Amino acid sequence: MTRAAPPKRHLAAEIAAAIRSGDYRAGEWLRQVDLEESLGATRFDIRAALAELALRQTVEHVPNRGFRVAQPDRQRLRDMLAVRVLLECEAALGALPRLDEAALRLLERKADAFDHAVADGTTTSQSATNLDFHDTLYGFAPNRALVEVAVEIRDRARLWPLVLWPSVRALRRSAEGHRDILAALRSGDPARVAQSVRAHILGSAANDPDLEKLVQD
Amino acid sequence: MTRAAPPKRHLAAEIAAAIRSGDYRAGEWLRQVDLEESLGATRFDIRAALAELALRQTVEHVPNRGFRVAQPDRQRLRDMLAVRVLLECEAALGALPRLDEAALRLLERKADAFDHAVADGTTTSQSATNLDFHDTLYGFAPNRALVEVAVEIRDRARLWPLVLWPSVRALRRSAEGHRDILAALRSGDPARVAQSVRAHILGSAANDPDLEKLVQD
DNA sequence: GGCGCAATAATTGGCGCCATTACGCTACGC
DNA sequence: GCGTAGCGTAATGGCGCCAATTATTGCGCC
Repeated sequence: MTRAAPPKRHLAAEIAAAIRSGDYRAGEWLRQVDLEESLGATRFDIRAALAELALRQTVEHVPNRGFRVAQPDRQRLRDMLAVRVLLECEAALGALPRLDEAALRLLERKADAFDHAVADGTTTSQSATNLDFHDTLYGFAPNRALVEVAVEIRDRARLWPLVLWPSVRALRRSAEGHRDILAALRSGDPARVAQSVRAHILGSAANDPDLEKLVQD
Repeated sequence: MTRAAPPKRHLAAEIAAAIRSGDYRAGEWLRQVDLEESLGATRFDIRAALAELALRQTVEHVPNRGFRVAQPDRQRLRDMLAVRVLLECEAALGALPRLDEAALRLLERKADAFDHAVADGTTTSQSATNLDFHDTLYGFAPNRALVEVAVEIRDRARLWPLVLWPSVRALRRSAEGHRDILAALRSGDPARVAQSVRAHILGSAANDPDLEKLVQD
C-alpha cells in the first residue's frame, strides 16, 4: 500500500477551525470545490461535514445555493450567552461539592497554563488552554449529560466572539476570571461560584464595545 | 410530470417517529436496506438522516457495522431530565412576565386540547397536543436561543420515556401538571412556576417504577 | 446609455455502483 | 463431539458522474 491511510478526520471540526481562524468571514459563501481542494477531501465528505455544521447552526444552508457562514445578530449572541451562563453555572455548581484539594491544585495548574499561553502563545494554544481549564472543572460535575450539552452549546456559540479575541486586555481579564472562579470554588460558596462563572462568560464577549454593557445587566 | 413531486421530507424525523412508535427497539440494528424500502427513500437520504440522528444521539453509529437505536442507562436518563428541568424552567420563567390574560386563555385552550386527547385520542395526538402546550408557553419567552435549545434537548430525550407512555394514569397526571403550571403562572410567583414545571417534567418519567423515586430528590 | 432578457457557465445535489468489511455457516482437525 | 479456521454472503460506505438549479455575462431593445 502506497499510503499509510489517513484513518479518520473530523472534517467538520477542521472547517469550523478554518472559520474560526478567519479564513471565511461571516455571511461568506463556502464553495464545495474550494473546500474539497484546500482540505484535500472528497466532495462527499465535504458535504457531510457541511451538513453537520448546518445542524449545529455554524453555517446556514440554502437549498440549491450552498452553505454560508452564519451571522447571528447581537440579540441572538446575547441570548446564547445567557444559555451558556445557565448551563455552565449549573455544571460548575455540580462540580463544587466534588472538588478536593488535589482537584483544586489541578485547576490551578490549568489556570497557570492559560496564563503562560496569554503571555507567550499562539491564539490556538490560548484557546486550547482556556477550554482545558473549563473542561477540567466541568469534568468533576456528576451530571455527564449536562456537561456534554454545556460544552456543545459553548462550542456552538464560540465561533463568533473568538474572531475578536486577540485583544490582550480581554485575555488578561479572562485569566483573572479563572482566578476568581478558583477563589470562589475554594470558598465553597455556591452563590459566589455562580457569580464568578457568570461574570467570566459574559466577560468573554466584552471586547466587543456593543456587548460590553451586557455584563452589567 | 407524472408525480406532484414530494417536495422535501425530513427523513430523520420519520425515522425518529418510527423508533418512538416502537417499530425498532433499543439496541436494535437499523438496516439501511429496510429503511430505504419501508420509507421509500434512496439509500443516500437514509444515510444522511441516520448521520443526523447519530449527531443527536438518537442512534449510535458503529463504523462498518451500521446504526443502532441508542439505549441510555438509567443514570443518563436521570441526568437528561435534570437538564430538561434546568432549561424548561428558565424558559417558563422567561415567559412568565410576558403573559397577559389573552396568553393565559390561549394556554388554557391548549391544556383543554390535551385533556380531550387523553380522553379520546391517539398516542400521536396526545403527544402533539402536549408538545403544543409547552411550545406555546415557551414561545412567550424573550430568549429565542434558550427556547430552541430547550426544545432540542427535550426532543433528544423524549424518545425513550414515550415508549412507556400509554399509561392512562401517567397521562392524567400529565394533564394535572398542565393545570398546576397554569395556576402557578396565574399566581405570578416565579418559585411556584419553577416548581410546577419541574414536577411536571420529572412526572413525565414517573410511569417507570425505577424512575418514580426521582421525583422526590 | 440604461434596462431587460436569454444563453452560457459554474455550482450544487441526487443517485447508483463497486470495493471493503463483518458476520454466519460449514468443514476439517484434534 | 467440540473447537477452530476458512470461505461465502450480505451489509456498509466511499466515490464519481450527471441532472437540476442558479449566477453571470453578453446582446438586443427601448
